Amino acid sequence: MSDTMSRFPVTPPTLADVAERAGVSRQTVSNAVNNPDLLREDTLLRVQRAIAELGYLPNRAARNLRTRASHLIGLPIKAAEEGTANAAMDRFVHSLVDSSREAGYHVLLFSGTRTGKAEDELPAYDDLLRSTAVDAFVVTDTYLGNPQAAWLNDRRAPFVAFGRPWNDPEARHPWVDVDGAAGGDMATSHLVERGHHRIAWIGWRKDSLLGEDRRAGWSRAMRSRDIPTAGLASRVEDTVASGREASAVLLDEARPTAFVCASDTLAMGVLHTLADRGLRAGHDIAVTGFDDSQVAQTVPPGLTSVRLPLEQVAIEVVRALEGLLGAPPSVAPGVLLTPTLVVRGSS
Amino acid sequence: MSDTMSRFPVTPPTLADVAERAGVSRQTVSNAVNNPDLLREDTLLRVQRAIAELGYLPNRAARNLRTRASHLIGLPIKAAEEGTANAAMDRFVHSLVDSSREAGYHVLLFSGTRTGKAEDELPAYDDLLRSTAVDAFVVTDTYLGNPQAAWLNDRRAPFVAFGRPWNDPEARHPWVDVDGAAGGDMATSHLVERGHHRIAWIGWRKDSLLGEDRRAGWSRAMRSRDIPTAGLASRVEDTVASGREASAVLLDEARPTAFVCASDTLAMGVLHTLADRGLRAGHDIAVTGFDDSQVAQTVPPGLTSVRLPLEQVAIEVVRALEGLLGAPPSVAPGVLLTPTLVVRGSS
DNA sequence: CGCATGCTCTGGATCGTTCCAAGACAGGGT
DNA sequence: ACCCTGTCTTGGAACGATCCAGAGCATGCG
Repeated sequence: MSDTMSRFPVTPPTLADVAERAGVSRQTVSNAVNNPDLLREDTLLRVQRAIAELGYLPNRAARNLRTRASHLIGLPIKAAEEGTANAAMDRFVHSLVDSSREAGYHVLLFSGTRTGKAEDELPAYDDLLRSTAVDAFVVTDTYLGNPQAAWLNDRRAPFVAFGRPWNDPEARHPWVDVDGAAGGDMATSHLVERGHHRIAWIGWRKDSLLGEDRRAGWSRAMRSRDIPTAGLASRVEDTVASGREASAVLLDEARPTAFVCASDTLAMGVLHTLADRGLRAGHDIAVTGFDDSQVAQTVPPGLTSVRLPLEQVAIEVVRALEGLLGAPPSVAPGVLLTPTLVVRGSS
Repeated sequence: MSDTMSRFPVTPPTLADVAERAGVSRQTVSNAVNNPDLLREDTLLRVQRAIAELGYLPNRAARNLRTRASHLIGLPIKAAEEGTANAAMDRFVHSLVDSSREAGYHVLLFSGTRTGKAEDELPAYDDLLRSTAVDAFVVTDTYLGNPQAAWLNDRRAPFVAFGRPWNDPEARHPWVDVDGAAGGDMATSHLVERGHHRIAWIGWRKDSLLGEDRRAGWSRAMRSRDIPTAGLASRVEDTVASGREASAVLLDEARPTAFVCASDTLAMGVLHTLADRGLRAGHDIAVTGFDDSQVAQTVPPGLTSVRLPLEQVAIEVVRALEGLLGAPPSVAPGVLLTPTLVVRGSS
């Protein structure tokens, strides 16, 4: 078991070890690693051979100390809410880890407290920043009133947001977001093409600007076809129970033939109501969700859902991060991506 | 906005700054932080005041360099498989982050390659280890033939496994696992109490020792009550489609009144078959899953599922990690926790 | 009074890397 | 021959913390 990845009995080799072996100075080895074009070709080859032979890899702590950078990106994680369908962050995190690595960064997870209140996370950000544990942050919830973005801005801490700065037109930080209105429009238009006219909307409460964005897609799609929307919209909490109740009321009062929901969680609530009444999703009543969660993918008969391009979001986030930390100051403050619709049995 | 968390215009204060302000040497400040009982009480107070006034926090890179430790724990993340119900790792990760923090560690995410093959991850482990980027690893898949555990053992790299070392009785590394047999037993016994006798098992292929463990609980529960199991078991891939086919075949050939599944994913497959045939879960046929995923929590009419104590697993993992990295060598090589059964409408 | 003892505190060295300024060397123009 | 320019390489200093050995200073004992 002694391949290229050799074992180190005591301590890993250092820059000095490589330098001695290659017959050059420490700095030359450092240059070979970080600025190869500064070396003459034969010197470079000699050093690279020594590096390979010894299995040298720079010590992170030393490098971090000298360069005043940790090459780590802090990612706060929220408590995953039980009973909701929204574990989609998985895809985002995975892609973020991958694209970060290609940019020379690793992802550090942290959480504030167990309370889940946004304010309680600030000390955690502060500690990481002050102890130079991370170079930048990725924040994922920029809902109205979320203090993190403002706080980080005030601190001049580098960060990229997944989500538009809804509340602050003055914000100058880079952000990446998904066009929720486009998603709502796609789902609604799809249902119209399937022959539906009485299409109901179940979304979040009005103070959720993300929810209002998605809802705008629904009303835009309806209005552009001159389909009336009166009495067909409902705004509730993002829980299965709320979706269940809202859909029951709507069925009784407005007789829709299809539901467009602001989340898979709400859509699952609709499926509950349909099951209660012996109706079949996709047969008697059409339903679409949002987020393309694993629930949407596995529930019978399959839930049509708007899929967010989370992989692409992560790539853009890292791109923005590089612009923030590297030399070239990025010009684009924000990037807006378009989701896709995954059609399944429920519509 | 100038509270305790002051802003640093240029660079954060260092040990030397605190020392000067408190009128002591650097080393004394260091001791005040790391070994407070070495200082006289009044000196300690004086230093602590200076620390608070300056908002001092030790520079991680410098500390890491000197102590030859990163205070980071590496956690490999797998590509979340689309179309399966198993996003339960969320709970584990969150709890791991929390308990790590209490132990003075942070969690660093990494992934090998996009290929998803286990072997391809080894270089990633190797890099992190050689560059002293992490102090230890937490590995989560210890299925038969998984090379990581053996490789890490061979490297003498500190790590804790979530999952028993099925394949290697010689393994001496600490591990934490959940008693799958107990879970299978609980689900089966629950169904027996509900009056079922013809209870079928849908599990994974025989080379999955985790699956065999869970299956053992089913057969134990059946056997202890002298209920025959012949023809009632099926072993397939862990996909919705497989669960769907397997349950269809079992229904035709063995006429079970209940299904115990090795995963929520398979259980969803059963729900598909029931929907296909106009049967109602929990009414005509009972179904139980495994993992208590968000799918189980939200699908109508609610999927009864075995819930793994992932929060507790993470706590035990960190405890083992502390034993591994700190002074006291832990005595217990392994910890086995018991799951619980969450009963919902499907049974 | 001398000296050992224990408690506090200090200054220098060190971890492994990169920054900085300058040295060595070869080639080209006058 | 001379100097100058540019390429390539070098040694010393620095990043900010902890380790180590020892200094200062009471106290206690013979």
